[in-house]
Amino acid sequence: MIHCWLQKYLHEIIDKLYPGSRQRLAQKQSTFSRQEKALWAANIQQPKFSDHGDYATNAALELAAVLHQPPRDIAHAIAQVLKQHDASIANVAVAGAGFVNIHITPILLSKGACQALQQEHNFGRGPQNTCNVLLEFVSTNPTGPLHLGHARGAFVGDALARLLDFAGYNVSREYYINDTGGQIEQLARSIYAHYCQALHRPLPDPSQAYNGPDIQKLGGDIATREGTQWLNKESSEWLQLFGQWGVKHSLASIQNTLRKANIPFDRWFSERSLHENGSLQRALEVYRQKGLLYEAQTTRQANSKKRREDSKAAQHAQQQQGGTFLQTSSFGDEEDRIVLRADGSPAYFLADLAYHADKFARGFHRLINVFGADHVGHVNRLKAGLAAMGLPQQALQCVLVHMVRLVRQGQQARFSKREGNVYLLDDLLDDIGIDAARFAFLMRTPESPFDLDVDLLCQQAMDNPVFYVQYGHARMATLLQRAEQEGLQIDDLHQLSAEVWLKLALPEERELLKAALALPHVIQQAAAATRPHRVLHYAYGLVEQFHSYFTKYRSSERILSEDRELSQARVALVRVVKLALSNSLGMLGIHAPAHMLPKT
RNA sequence: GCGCCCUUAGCUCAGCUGGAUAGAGCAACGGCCUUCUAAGCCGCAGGUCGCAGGUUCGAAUCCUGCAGGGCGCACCA
Repeated sequence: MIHCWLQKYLHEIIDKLYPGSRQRLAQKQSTFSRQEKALWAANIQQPKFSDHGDYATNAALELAAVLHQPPRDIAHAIAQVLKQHDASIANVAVAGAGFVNIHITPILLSKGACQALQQEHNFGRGPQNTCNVLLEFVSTNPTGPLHLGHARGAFVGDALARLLDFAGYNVSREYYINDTGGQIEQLARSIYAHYCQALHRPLPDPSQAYNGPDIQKLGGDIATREGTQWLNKESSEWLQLFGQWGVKHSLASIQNTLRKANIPFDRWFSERSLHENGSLQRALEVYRQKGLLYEAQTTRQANSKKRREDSKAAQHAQQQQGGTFLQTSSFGDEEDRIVLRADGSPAYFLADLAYHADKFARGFHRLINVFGADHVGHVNRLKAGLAAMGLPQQALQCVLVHMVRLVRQGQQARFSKREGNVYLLDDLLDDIGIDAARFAFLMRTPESPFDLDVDLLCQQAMDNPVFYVQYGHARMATLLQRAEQEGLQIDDLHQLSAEVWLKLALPEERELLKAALALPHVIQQAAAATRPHRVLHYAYGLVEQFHSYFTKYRSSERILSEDRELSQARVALVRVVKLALSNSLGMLGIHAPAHMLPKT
């Protein structure tokens, strides 16, 4: 909030001193980054070294590019005006190549603290905007339970949803269920095979596609429930039904795991419903009217592309019969894509296009898909297909979460559904707990590779940094409890007078308060970059600062001391830090406990 | 062959969309509990930010090339 105020104030000064310069700077920058900004915004940072001020801006250095004046001259001009606000700004200095270093008054800090305390659990929340965001994530095929490979996308998507919501967006979470197509048919055949086996009538050529214990059990359950009525029947009679049972069963398991992981969804969107309600036909019609469809044996553009002989395209060449193609290559895709096969059945891609068109039709302004990195190839064609329909492709953002590679004792481990040795997400949650699991997946940037050592993960569960952060919170909570017992005020502290706040004279106290008050800025930055892990690193750093302060003064300048007024001020400080911490943890779906048992 | 991602301390990773002197955890070593939680703190040690150019006041960060690793380049989903 101090950030925000400083930035606004700085903009006023710049607009007054150099009218039009922010517009010109924005124009200059937008030619490099495609992002269009009406106005350039000043960068306010918190310097690493306290002699560089509480806050610093490089505005003069940037402005120099359009003003054609020495940066230090501009910096001095800005500093001159900044200084005049002496109620909030204690000192301003020009340093280095043209940095403006700003020292703020304790009064401004205490005002910020009071505001934070008043906002309580809304402290850090961004102003509500009108942008409707649809966040699609997980969306794994309903052919089995969630395993470790799915965990990263699930936690990243969930944290992203929480982050954007907190930052002020209208977020809807959606799971796209691929409940039709070849994989579901294979699932149905697998279940049927297990069903027959349960009735001691094994098939001569059973489908081995899905062989997990859950599918075997389902086949057995169906045998018990339905008896022999589906034996020796044509597949046309049971195929769809067994597929639906399979989807229903798998989906229930997936939903159960997600609920356990505290990952809620607003809507479970069925792909089949798109097929049934004519959405695919409507999408096709749009393309037809635009003249973007053609019939062919193979894609027109593929010849220019060299493919490896062992590529999957080559492997499956025989299954490719031609059909109706969409000219996605005119919209940035590397080749045209088939939308209807020779037999008239729709390709998966068409359903996906219809699905995304439906998202826009429902009034969402911004679409975010959390994909596994194995879907890279999907992004371009999807965007091209949407552009072909006349939809704003730039409104679609695909967050590519890098695959998790499972490692055991330094060697890549094979976990396959088929061999039944899958590490289920459900089991992970039981083994190490939700918070430790979340922390493990949210600590790093989504696009960095992740080799997950399963044994190490469980072994180190007790050393998980999540406990460090939670311990910090518990320390603050019990401290406040103790303060209350000693008759100090721990609620309604936003009414605390400025004189009491001014008692906080230690440099660490000032830094701690500043760090806590940075939460709104951290949220905005993390949301703008769609990187939830930054909030987590912020929380970690905040706790680190608190532990350090707490320990350093535990024998000299205790938080609870004879000096009532000073104690009250320190309690208020702890209250603000705890608030910033619990709000950032809550925003990541991590518990902020009031107590923690000592480690044994 | 083409596209996307990654390469920072012995290991696992941050680095606030170009800022000032490179940051944590783990591992190693040394210290701190009669007093608000030692799942904590302090100190010490550890670096050619993969390599080479370029852009500018300024590069771990941006652009080009190269090397290594991951994912992908089917009408599967």
